[in-house]
Amino acid sequence: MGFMELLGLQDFQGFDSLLDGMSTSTSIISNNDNKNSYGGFLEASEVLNQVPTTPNSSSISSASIDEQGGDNTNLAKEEGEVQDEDLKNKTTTNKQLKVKKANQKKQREPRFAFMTKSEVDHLEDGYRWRKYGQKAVKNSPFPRSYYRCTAPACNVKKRVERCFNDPSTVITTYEGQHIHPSPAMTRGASGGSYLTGLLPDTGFSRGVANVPGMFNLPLQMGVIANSLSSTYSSNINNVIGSLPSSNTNHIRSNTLSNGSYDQSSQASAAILRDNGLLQDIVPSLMRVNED
DNA sequence: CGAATTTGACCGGCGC
DNA sequence: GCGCCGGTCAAATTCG
Repeated sequence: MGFMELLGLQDFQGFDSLLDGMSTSTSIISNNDNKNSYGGFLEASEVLNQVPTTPNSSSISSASIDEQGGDNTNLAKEEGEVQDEDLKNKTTTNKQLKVKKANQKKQREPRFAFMTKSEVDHLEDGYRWRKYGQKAVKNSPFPRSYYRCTAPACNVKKRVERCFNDPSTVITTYEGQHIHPSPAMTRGASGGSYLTGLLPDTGFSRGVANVPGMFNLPLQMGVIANSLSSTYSSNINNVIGSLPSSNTNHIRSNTLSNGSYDQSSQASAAILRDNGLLQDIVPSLMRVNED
């Protein structure tokens, strides 16, 4: 809990539920090669996490980037235009517009998915979301919920569903990029310190790992691909596989071959001591000794 | 009473 | 062409 306490982040309403009971060292690995990256920032990132199990708390277990669907060979060039088109459809609510849209190849925003140990489906992340749909997921007893950012003109979406083979795990998929600061950050400047306010352009949020819609979660993450659904598992594999060898040495996984994941804090500490990745994303002034 | 959620209908993409 | 499926819409309902 070291650097979070230093920053007073325990006051951050948005992340309270996320951080409670967690140790908070974080690592994000980014790819230096920016070509074809999302918005010119993010090629791929891996966030490592060690997961304590605390009732009523949540913690991120793994993350993956789904860039245009992985094996999708679409063009993926003009994100802005896509958003405008979606907005038009939304505001006019004219179904004939959709017919018009049929000519254009539908383009997907890059996605970022991560898994979270949580008892609640919808995790606070500092932004405000409006639920606009819910669908049953095939081969899963748990539904998938669809959320959209409530900020005007912001087209970020996210999907939330429970992992069917690990009901305690929530899979959250963000799609798009916020065009506005976090509401949490704008109203929390004086009291507690909101994470998104502290790390607006540190590279954590934009330069190093501009995770679409993910807003600088300073959380420990780890890959637990064995417990992922096949879809997300393959996504993670794609991400890791796409990293150039110069970056693969930054990847640390606490995945265990037997399908469970290591939840000992020792493993987390070992990871941090081992690779010191925290310094890659958190300015030195924000870091304190974990001890 | 406005905002948020629920939920069935609808749409487009895709495989057969 | 048809059916399945993921995703979205929007009216109805609930919530604060």
